[in-house]
Amino acid sequence: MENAIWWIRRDQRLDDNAALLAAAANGRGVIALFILDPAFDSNRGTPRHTFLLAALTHLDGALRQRGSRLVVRAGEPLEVLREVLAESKAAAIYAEGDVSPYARRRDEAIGKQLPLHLTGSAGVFPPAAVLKADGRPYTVFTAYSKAWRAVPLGLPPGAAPLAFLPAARLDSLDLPNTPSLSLFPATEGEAQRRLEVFCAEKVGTYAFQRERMDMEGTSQLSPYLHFGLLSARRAVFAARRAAESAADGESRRGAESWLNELIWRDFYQMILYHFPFVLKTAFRADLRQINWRESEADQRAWQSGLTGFPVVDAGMRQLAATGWMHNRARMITASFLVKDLLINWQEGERWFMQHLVDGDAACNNGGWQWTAGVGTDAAPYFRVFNPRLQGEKFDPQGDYVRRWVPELARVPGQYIHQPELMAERMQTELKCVIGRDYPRPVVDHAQARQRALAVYKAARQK
DNA sequence: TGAAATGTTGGGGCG
DNA sequence: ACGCCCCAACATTTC
Repeated sequence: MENAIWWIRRDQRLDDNAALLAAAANGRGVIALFILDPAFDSNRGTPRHTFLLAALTHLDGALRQRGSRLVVRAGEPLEVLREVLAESKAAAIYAEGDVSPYARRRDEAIGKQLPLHLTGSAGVFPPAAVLKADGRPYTVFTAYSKAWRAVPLGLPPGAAPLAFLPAARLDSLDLPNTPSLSLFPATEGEAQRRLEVFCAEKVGTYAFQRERMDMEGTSQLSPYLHFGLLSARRAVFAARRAAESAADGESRRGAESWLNELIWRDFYQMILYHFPFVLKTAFRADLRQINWRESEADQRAWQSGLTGFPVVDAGMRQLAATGWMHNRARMITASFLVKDLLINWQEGERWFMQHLVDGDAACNNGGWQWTAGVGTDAAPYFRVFNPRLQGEKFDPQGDYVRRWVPELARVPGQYIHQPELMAERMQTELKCVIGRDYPRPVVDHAQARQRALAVYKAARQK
């Protein structure tokens, strides 16, 4: 009987996995392989790396229950694959397609020398599946999403019979014992459980509650989707089912807006595939020469959550503490770095990639370019978030701020988004003296806004 | 997936 | 009772 290698990259699941099914087709025995590529060594110690190791450990456990195991090797993927092919007598390698420039170069090089078959994608549809009538890629989200929704999803995923090879005779590295991040247990079962709970309890109010930083209205599925512990297709089937069975307009709106978020993932994967240069520079050529400020002090204040703007600081500290940040807070903190501090969006992009457990090159880049107003279908450059107003709208009582900025815990709601306006006496009484216990705002927002508008305007006129 | 500036309207105070 | 003014509330325009 023939064997095949299932080369696991970002599809760390047994459920609804096109590459795994392709490997197992025709009764082939499957060798599950993960390669620790030295190209990603710089990720070590990040929440993403921790999540990855925990997920692999769990996947190994799941395979052991089937009498097999996960084979883990470190090294150049081409060399490792060559070795494992020889040792296992496998005839072919199956893997999920990946849109990142590095992965495409790697896979193309390997495909020239080894029988590598790419199938499926980390998104619902691969990047060339939804194109304009003239064959070119969409660059406007609404048009893309309309076309996306018209593409048939295929059959809902079902349980598939899988035969894994007892892989004990293949050498494998022992994974370091890595406990899961407390908020994100890295197991496939946890991903499924979250999906069920979200669809049963949260999706109906998602349209409204996902905006609220003080509530847990989001799906909290992002790391599971990023590493493929949850199939994006399965999530979309769940969203469609929730929309169809919605009891009222509001819950239908909730399911629809969640589906929209899932489509954004595909959109940015598609954008990165067709415009790989976005990882290096702005999508919009007319906004590549912005006269950014360079201020190490301001950048560090932003990174450490010490800007003196409560929602901004809350978001940045939530990120540092948990590896995750509420989506609304991502937009607010990003807008603040780019517009208020006028620091290059690429600095923020890098920081988020280092700290987010769900950090995804395509989505993260898309989000930052959107905020900076330099990307596809981006927010217009003159759209500047006012951190105080955003706080008042999406954290009305200030609970999110108090949770992540403990020195503001005693500040009353009236001042929670502008604590510097408290009378000195009140500051003393609350033991929250501005400039001592909590920083003074690093910029005047109104002035910073004017400065950003002027600098962007100048860049456009060049 | 904004916010500020500017314009318009209409109710009510007041001479 | 009338006209004038003020300004809050809302709408529109502008960045």
